[in-house]
Amino acid sequence: MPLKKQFSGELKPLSPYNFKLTVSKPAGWWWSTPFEEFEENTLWTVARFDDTALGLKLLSVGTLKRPQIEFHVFASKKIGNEKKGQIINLLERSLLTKQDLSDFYSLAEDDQILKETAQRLCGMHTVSWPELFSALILAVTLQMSPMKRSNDMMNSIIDEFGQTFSFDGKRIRYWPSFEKIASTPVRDLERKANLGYRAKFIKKIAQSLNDDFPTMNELYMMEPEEARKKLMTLHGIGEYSAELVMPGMGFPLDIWSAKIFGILLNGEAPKNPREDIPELKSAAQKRWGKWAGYAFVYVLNDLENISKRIGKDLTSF
DNA sequence: GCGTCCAGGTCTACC
DNA sequence: GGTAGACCTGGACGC
Repeated sequence: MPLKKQFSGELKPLSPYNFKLTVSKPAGWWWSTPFEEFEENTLWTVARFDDTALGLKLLSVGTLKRPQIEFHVFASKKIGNEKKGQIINLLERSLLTKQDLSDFYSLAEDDQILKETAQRLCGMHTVSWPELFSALILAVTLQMSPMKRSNDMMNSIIDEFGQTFSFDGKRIRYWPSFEKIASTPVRDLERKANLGYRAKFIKKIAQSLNDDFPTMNELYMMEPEEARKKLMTLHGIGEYSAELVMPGMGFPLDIWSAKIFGILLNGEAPKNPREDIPELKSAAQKRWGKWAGYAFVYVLNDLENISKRIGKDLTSF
């Protein structure tokens, strides 16, 4: 579907802010869709606001200490002034431009695990997914599955049920809406996207969002604990998935990351990682407090360097 | 080639 | 409230 330019503007994030590290993380995670494109200092992507798909061209035109982001918004129909303001809020929330990281960097200065990593990735902000449903699909497809299959499932969902949007000379594939999946038979999700038992989860989540559930923006306005509990009322969303999806990211330990944090916090990989998750989360909370989510994202995006520093390979789990 | 195990969890039934 | 067992699928591994 072709999208036309509707409006442009600029954001001035709090310093330090590294646009590239924030939207295109070293570990490979995307900002909004796995098919977005990043070149030089520019991101072409798609996000959805209400029922409107938005093509987004985001350019970093500033520096780490004087950050500035130029944005161009593309859509299939005219956008009113009120909605423009809401879209700018969506960008500020998802890019975390108003988040002051000075307390995190002060904490990291005296923390042996974070010290070098925080310096190396200075200005990287954590994850705040633009759209709730796509983040929930990611969380569900990561459950009980090797990464290859998770990626295959996500790609199939986008191929079979999503849409492609054209703007600014780019063609970007994007996630289906929850309305679309709510009206798709479970059998189609199972067969076309190879989702297995997760098909029922995704269908039920889509139905819940279709009925009455807070938007990502509304979750962002809640206290983190309230947002986490609300997410866990969705069928198929447990503690891990809720913490992966919640605005600003919780501390979503799974088998893989439990092995890594087991080594970093206790000196050795846990023998039973799944059983040790509660204890590791508690240790992380005690050590990093409200910045545990940032510690999580910084560590997992710097595994190669941390491995060299501690003399243990954290990249092979 | 075949059987078993297990993976970037969650739900349900049962105690 | 605590906890086995089931759940799709497919790659890795042992035999």
